[in-house]
Amino acid sequence: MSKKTGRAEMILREQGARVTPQRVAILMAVAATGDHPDADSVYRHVSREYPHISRDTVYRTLSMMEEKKIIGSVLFGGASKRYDPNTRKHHHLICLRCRRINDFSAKKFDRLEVPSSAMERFTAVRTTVHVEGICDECQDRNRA
Amino acid sequence: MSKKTGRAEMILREQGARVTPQRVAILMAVAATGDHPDADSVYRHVSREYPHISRDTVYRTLSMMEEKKIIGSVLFGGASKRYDPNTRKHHHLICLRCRRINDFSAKKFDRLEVPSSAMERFTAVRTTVHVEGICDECQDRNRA
DNA sequence: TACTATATAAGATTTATTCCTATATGATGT
DNA sequence: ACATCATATAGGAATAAATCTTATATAGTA
Repeated sequence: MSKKTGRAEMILREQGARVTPQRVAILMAVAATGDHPDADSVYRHVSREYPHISRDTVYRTLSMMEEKKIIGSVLFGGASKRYDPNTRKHHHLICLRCRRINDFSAKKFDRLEVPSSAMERFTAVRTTVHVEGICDECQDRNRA
Repeated sequence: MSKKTGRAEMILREQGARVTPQRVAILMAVAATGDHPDADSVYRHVSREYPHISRDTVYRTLSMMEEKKIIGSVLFGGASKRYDPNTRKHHHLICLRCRRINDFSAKKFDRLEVPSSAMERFTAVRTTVHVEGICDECQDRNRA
């Protein structure tokens, strides 16, 4: 057991998740990219070590790790894109399981000033606050 | 020309977009839902009036209207989901065309307090600021 | 009214994700 | 160490979402 796999195991255990070699490899693969990999790129990376791993395992594991905050995500994919007729300033509460979206308003969020260094070479269309998590209905559904 | 189609036409013209009956119908369909419809639901709605409209037209038109800020979106879909190994507090700059994601940090965004009324019945996994727009590379690519 | 760049329809194709079912395995108690 | 069993996995099929291709049509403009 290398230092790195040991650390991955620890993280999984801390979150009450079973430790499997696949999960350890997936977690290390995500961490290995300094970027924002998609599931397939994680799959290809892990495949080198586990040629028989299935895509389903990768997808399931990534979702699980996201919900346990072991990793993050950027909310692309996973469902059809959702449009929004509301052009007034507002923000979103998003359930990661059922994808329900609730709007909320908060004046103090309406003029967030992004550091100008970040905005070089970029034309913003909008700046919003995303609260991502699990709605109570989904939480309850799992308990049942 | 009803009042509503007139308003939709005006909005399109203001943004320098050609006015076609399909675009007017799509814009009205999005506005008609008080919700966050996906492209297929817009397609089904518009199909009632234009039984021969193609999905491609709906997808193209929605993206166009999003870039011109005629409507918004919630960044689901449109590509594969992207994961993020960085578990420190940070925020994202996202290109709506090429999906490149850049991280940025800003202390003042790290403790945003969402109004508690919005957070009833919801367990947040994370709260972040999204800056969505078009990166310069994509902007330039189009000019060429 | 004619022209031309742009938009559209139709359907095929590609890409992303999830589902299904049989098998395997990690964690737990003995 | 061993049996148990809830949970995880592989493999591949199925579904869903988005995009591409090509021929045709049309909005804006001269």
